[in-house]
Amino acid sequence: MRCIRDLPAGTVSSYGAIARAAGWPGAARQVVRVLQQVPGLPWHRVVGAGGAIKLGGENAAEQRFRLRMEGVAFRGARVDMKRHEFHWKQLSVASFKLPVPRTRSRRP
DNA sequence: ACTTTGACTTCGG
DNA sequence: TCCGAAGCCAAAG
Repeated sequence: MRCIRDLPAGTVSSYGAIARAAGWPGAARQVVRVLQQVPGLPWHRVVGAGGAIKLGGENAAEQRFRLRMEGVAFRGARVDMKRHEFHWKQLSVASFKLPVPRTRSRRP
């Protein structure tokens, strides 16, 4: 869950990827539970494999909104992973000063 | 103890 | 690309 906490703004990661990064391969669902139990985590930066929003109704809209606020671009209904997926390999150093994409766009 | 249920993944058609 | 099935893990019923 430290992994989730350190997810930089403007990036996203998938449940499964986080699980692997944390050393629990295949425990995507447990990541979900952590997100629900532990308040204060950047839950909106966690998406399904391939960048799909996995929440329902209002919450999905909320997540999209928050991500867009951080400059995350969408390709159709899912996040543009090519650009915003977080690469856990480089976690060790000052990686959380990652370039926050300035692709931001305003919409009514 | 057994079955159901998710904010999931991956693979094959 | 878009489903459906099969895997998977832990908590709830």
